Amino acid sequence: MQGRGIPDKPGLEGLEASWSARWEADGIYAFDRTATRDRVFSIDTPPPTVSGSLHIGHVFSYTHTDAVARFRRMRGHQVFYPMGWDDNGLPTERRVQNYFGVRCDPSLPYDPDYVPPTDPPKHPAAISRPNFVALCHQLTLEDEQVFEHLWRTLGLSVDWSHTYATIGERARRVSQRAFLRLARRGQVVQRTAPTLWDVDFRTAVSQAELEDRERPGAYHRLRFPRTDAAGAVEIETTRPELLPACVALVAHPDDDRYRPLFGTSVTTPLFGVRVPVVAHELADPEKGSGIAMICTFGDTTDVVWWRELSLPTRAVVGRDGRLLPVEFGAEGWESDDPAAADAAYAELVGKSVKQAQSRIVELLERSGDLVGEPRAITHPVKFFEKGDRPLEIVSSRQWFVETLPLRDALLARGEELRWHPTYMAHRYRAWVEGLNGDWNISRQRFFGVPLPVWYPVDADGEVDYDAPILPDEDRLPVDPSTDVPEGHTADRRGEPGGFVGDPDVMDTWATSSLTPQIAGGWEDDPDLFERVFPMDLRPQAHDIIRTWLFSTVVRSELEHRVLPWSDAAISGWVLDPDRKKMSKSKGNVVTPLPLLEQHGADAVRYWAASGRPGTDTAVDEGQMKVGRRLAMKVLNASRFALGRLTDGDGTLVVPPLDAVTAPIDRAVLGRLALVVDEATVAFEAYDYARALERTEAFFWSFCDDYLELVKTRAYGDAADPGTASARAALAAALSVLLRLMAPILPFVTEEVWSWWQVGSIHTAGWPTIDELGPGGTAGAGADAATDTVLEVAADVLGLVRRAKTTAKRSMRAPVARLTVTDTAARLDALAAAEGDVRDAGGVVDLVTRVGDAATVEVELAEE
RNA sequence: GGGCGCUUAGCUCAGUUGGUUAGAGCGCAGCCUUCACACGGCUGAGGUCGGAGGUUCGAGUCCUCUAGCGCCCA
Repeated sequence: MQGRGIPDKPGLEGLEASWSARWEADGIYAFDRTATRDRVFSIDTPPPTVSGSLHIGHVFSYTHTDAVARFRRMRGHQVFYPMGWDDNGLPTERRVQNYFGVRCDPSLPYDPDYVPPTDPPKHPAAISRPNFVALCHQLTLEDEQVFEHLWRTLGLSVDWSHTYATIGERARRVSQRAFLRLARRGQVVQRTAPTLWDVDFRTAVSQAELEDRERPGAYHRLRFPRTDAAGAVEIETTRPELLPACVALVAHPDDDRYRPLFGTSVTTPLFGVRVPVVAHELADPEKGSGIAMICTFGDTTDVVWWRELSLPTRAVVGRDGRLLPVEFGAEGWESDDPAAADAAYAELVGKSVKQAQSRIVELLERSGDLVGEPRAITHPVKFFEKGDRPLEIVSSRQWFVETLPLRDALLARGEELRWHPTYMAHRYRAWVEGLNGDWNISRQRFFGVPLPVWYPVDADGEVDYDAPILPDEDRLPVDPSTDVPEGHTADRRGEPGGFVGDPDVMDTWATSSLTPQIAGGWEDDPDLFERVFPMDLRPQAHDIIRTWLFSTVVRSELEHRVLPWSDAAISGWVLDPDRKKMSKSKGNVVTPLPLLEQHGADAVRYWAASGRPGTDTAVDEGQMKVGRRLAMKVLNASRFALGRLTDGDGTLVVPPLDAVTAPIDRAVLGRLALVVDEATVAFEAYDYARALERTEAFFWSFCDDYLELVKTRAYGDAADPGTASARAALAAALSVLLRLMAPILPFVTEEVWSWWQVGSIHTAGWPTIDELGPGGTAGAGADAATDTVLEVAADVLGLVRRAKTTAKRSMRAPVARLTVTDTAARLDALAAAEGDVRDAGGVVDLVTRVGDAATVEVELAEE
């Protein structure tokens, strides 16, 4: 046992750079893929979106995972801890558009000589899809390096040789393979169906990407004449511009006001279209006038009504959010007065929904069908979570993964999964129970994994969507926009009798739901996959339970009929220092690198690890300073302890464990044994915070009391049994303490370890109580008398200190006479450590008296 | 509107299965420049546990109601 020796002036500066380089060079975190499954601990690490800004939240949650990974590694597991980058999707497209000043126009041909502008032009330049995708790859590569640097500085114990990107070749192959298998089993199907649509991004959006936002609106009261001429029905709507799309009126079946109307019909104002009055439970009698118009499609409730009541469609909103041309009087658009209807509609066609609303209100006012003034309200409106305008619902052809039939199986998987903390299971269950549609995975974007599908073009030039052409798996990955299906030639693309590629890419979650398969080498590397899948741990934040966690469970269920992991550790949010949620728009996002540079990685990790699992935690530089102080204390206390173990010529001599004979030395090891137990239990339950808290609390009292008490004795002659006992205890305690702290403070513990040990602390074994000798194996609880020795000695020392503080004297001030009154048992314990207490307190005379109340009289020597 | 979480010292939080005087850190105050540590040490003053009721020999810790905050979903 011999390291490189104790430096004269130990410090924390530069530990990150030197040790992370060393770890990489020595392959400390390399996964040994010969390990059998029972020896492997595999982690399904969240791949961060690199085009997003670096965020202190990343540092927070990844530190939690890393602490667990390091614990498992020290426990003897081969830890499969790969990092991924989630590059595809909208965030990257937006960033590329802004960074280079370009926009993607898929109709343009590829330009092999294209060079992006150095300064982004004012008006975005249109470039081809392949050129655009190349820029996406270029920029994400730069971003990945920035992230990797951050992770290395933070000290994540990732095996970088297993890194993947969700847009990389492997990810494309895995995603497309999984798609093909679903398609062949009929579990992914294409349908023309009402689709949530963002009119700015011009893409479909899934239920998981929705969010409600409170928006101002207004109820417009419209008059619908009854076709039996018995008066009129007045409805209220926030979307009068959809009047031409009206297909029915609906009220609650129990609503006495409207019950007589069910089965009758009314005509729409301005357009003279006859629509029925129908009943449905979802109509809210409290809302507006209690009767609503059903349109194609104003909101998701309209879709439910349309489906459940088998209503016709009258689509008027196009994919650009403008009103489509329609012809009243034509089939499906029958009107009592087609000419008047067309004239009214001519005022609306081509306008945005907002413009159309203003115009139609004027028309309704003029015709007298608007009753009273519009009544302003605030109501929730559905948005794409990344979008700026309310979603429309359009009818379109998309690929859907059939998730609804899986609902019961998915609920059962949610019960089977071990959640940390457990209450997070509710989030998942509520989401699965509330599913109301299959998972739309088609996205009308560019930088994503292409759907591996072509369609035949018939002799008339019409695309036959009902006969998709799928590639063989061994061709994957394919890009249908440039690759050609089997049996066709490139010149037949888009030609009658030829083919076309599906222009869409997969939803980002359709790819990232496969991270266990991508990272684990599914089908590409069956040997690896068998050793790591199903995985052990999915760490992630609670906001993406309904997206990432859910979709990963779906894919694993569909493909493997198992849970993708046994445990899910859900981390909380990082809040800004004022405990407000961070957001780019508020400008309160904290960048991690300056904090790492200022306080050191161990200090920042300490802050992160102080945040309880699942608990939202504020950025707290004060806590980072505490962490830094702890790291400094580790350096200095270690220097002191190891300094005692060094003989005259600087050689380190550690007495054997059985040299620990003094009761107080046995007591400190006994207490440490309890800490080892607690920390181990806590870490096994993914509670890194509790493990840290217990270890840290022990460490401070170890420094404040025990080190002070044994300081003098440890200075003695190596041949003296008392000295040997103290030294052996110091060595055992330090070794154990450093390893207990290693998962949280990897840099400073490795630094100290290197002074006196061979090899990395991070591959050293997790401490066991056997290492703590008789005190440890007996346990402090089993040896109360021994434990009392430390307790009494620390108590008395504390009282002596208090007396010196009260007298405003130095801690070195000698105590002429110390009189301790206490129970006989405690006085016996004190006697067992009398020498240490006298040395530490500077006590000349020690007098003891048996009594009931424990008191101490301290007579300080004259100054 | 439904669900979940939180509410303990000035601040941030621990308080496991209910059990002796409720803990920690930060901050604050005072003291000490001790031969591991001034990027320090020591000592100290601060809460009756959001509110009300209940179960119990005994509740911060279980039950009911209630208030406030936050998040998720409608």
